[in-house]
Amino acid sequence: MKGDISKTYDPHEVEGRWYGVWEAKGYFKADNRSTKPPFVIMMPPPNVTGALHMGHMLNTTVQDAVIRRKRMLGYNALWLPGMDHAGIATQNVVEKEIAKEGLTRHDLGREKFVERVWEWKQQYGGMILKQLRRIGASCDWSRERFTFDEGLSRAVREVFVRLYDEGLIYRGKRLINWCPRCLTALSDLEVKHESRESKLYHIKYPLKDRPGEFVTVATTRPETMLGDTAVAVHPDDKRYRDHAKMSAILPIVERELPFIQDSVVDPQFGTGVVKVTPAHDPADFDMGVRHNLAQISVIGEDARITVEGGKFVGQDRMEARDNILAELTGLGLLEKTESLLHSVGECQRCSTVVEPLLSEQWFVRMKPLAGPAIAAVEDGRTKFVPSNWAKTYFEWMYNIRDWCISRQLWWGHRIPAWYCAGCGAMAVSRTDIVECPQCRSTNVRQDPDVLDTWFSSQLWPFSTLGWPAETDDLKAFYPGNLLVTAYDIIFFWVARMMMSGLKFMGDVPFREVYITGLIRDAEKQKMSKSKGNVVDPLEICDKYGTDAVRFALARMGAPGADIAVSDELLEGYRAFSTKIWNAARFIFRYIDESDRLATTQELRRSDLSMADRWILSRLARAVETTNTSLEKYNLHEAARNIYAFFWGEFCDWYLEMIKLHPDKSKPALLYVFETSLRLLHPFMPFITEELWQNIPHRGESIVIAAYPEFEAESVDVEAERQTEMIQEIIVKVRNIRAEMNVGSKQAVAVRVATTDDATRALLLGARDYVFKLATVNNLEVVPSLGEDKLAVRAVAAGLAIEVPLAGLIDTAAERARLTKEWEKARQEIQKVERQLGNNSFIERAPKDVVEGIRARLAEYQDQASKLTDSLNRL
RNA sequence: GGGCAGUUAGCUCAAUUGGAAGAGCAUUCGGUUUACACCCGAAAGGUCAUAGGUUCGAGCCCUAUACUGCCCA
Repeated sequence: MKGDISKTYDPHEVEGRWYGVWEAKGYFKADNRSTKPPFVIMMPPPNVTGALHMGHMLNTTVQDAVIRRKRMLGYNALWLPGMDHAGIATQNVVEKEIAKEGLTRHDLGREKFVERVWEWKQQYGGMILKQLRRIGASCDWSRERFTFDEGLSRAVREVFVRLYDEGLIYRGKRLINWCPRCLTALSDLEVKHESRESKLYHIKYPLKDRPGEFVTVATTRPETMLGDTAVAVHPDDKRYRDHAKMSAILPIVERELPFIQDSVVDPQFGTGVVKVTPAHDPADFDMGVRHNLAQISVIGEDARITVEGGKFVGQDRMEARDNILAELTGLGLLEKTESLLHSVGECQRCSTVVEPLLSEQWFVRMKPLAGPAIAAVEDGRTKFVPSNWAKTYFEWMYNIRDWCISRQLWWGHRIPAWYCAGCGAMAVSRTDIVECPQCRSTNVRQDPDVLDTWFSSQLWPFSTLGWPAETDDLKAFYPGNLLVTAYDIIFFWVARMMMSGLKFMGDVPFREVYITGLIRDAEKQKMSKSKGNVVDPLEICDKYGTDAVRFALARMGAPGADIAVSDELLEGYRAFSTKIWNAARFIFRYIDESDRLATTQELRRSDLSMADRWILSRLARAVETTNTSLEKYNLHEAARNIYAFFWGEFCDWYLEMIKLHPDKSKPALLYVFETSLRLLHPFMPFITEELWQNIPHRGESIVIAAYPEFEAESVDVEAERQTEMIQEIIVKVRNIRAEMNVGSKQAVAVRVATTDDATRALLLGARDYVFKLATVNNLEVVPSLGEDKLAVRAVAAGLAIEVPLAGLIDTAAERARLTKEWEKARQEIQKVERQLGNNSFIERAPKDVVEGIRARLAEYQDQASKLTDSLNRL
């Protein structure tokens, strides 16, 4: 590669080369017998149907950066990958697939259909895992799991049976969310509430025994009136005190509806009278239970009116609504219709309006499980990063409701319950039941329903390690350290893992939960297929290079912060990879086969230049801040620090300085570059490996090289002070040149005033740097500046300097320039003097702060007086 | 209705424990300097949303308000 003279980094060729090597070498494999401390991340299993999107890319970048660093630090690092069988999503995909052949799943039958899903999974599923390799994810593929694997399925049954035996799982007829399109029950979480413009209908219900009198109820769902079994008012509502013993007559149906009093009724809403439909509204259901009302289901699973709905039977719920409204109008009972912004429940998967339906389903009693999970976050056994997400978690956990876990699907873990046709007994079992345990009848039938996909994914942190068997993996890798996920599945997944981990493993599943933000487009819009603003991560990796995309995401992704992805952003980090590449090209000019990498000790003992000592010191600090930032999962801060160090200090200053003495600085140059690559590797795995392999290094891969750690002895305050002084002078001279329009090739002379011998020696010793970097051909150090009226003056690093520019000085412009600088200094002086004039500041502020301010005052006063001198001389 | 976040340069975002407001992009000026024009050098650009409060000192802490986004009901 050293022969490669391409000026820009070509990621394609490099990225294709390394992943296979790393995987073949087994670098990503964790060892369950290792004595090294473990560091474990369980990958949130993507859907088997999924393709990589930007959210995955962000998530993967974070996890990979963390795990790669831990691996390099010597941890027994495990990042366990896998996939989720994704019940509804996968079933939908395969149903669409067979629809092309003109078939429905019912044509195939359950067994054949499930076979087709498995076939589909083998052929197309898991594309995403290949894509994860493509972006460098260093997972342990030998431990890849699928929520529908045999082992994980065993865990599901074990959990189901144990919870059932403890009475924490029960079967019951409750009001559940039903998707009439997916034809399955949904949990509360799977219902999205969307605000919609809808209508509020005011309907008059005649009063029984009071001909000609009515109460008016308001509803957004008139079709449910067919199932009304009461009308309700607030107990304190004086308007309806007399109605307590009355009833109303349900129009059309002519059912008698008793008045009930219940404090959930809002007297401010409508007329203060509401219709009560226990079988079709959650609040009404609760009211119905409190007041012993009949539950009449008038809408069925197909969203059509049932026989209970009388003459409307068979009509779709929307069609029935229109017909009922027409009939009410005809009867003169539709008082008015108003517009209303109203929240409507939709199926998360297909956006069909969800129907609250009375149905026999399986539920998990959550309260007893939530308690320990709340406590674990309260006492810090698990921490959220950033911590404010704990509040969201608590909020949900305190108000947790029972979880409907049965789904009327075919793709999923079948509920391990069997019903006996003989004696009607029901049995729940770890193993399949072929004979009724009660009556020995063999006429038993397994519950046709499957479990909510999240029921299996909540077990992920331990089911993947072999639980319920007591495996070596389980002993070595539970509990995990970190979970990285977006905030939209805190309830769905994080909370449930907490509960099941504590319940079945007796410990939290992870110590920390890092919550990422969401990826947005350049206009900060959420990406969605319908908006058409989705960017494909692999496409942008092709365009900008995977390392650049990863670095951009790390750089912008503060914990919890959303990231707007734009071309400008990515271009910036592509430029960074190119910068690294070109720094390497520069280095390649000076190295040959005989070069080797110096150890830190060798380097310290060798004859280092000022620039060398400076960059080694700056490197040490960059290493320190990178590590402390990464320990806090502040990837954005770490990335920023590395970027600033590498580009702003290493490239812009160090490489330019050592062009004066490349051979002398070669050991330090190689050392700093090699360390920088290791520092960068967790963010940019491909380019760092490629370059590292081509410079002197120790070890066979950067993947398993040591991560740089802070060494206080490398900090050289004196070298930093000296170098920064020279740099300030260089910047000031460049500044003067630019302001005075001195041509870039025209060298100038510089005089610096100092009476300090050490400073004088430093300036003269380092003058070649000034010559080279500021295009200077003569540097004089004098006790004080003379009376050269044809020189431009300035203050740099506390020193008065001047650049003689005979014939180039515009006196007026020069006076303006100096006055502006003087004005700046004067303002600072005033500000600081005001502060120092405040007695309570002197008394109460820490001494070092006061001292710092005093020093600053002196500095500015000195600068101002030097500038005044210069002005007077003009 | 309840809760959470955000509001800092033209744009996108930083700012550790309360102690001199920073970067990238864009802009202006100058540069084909032998690693790099995906570059180099220089400059300009800020009422830290608003109003109070705490403090010697507030972008940061407290209270209220406005706007934006999200979550829950």
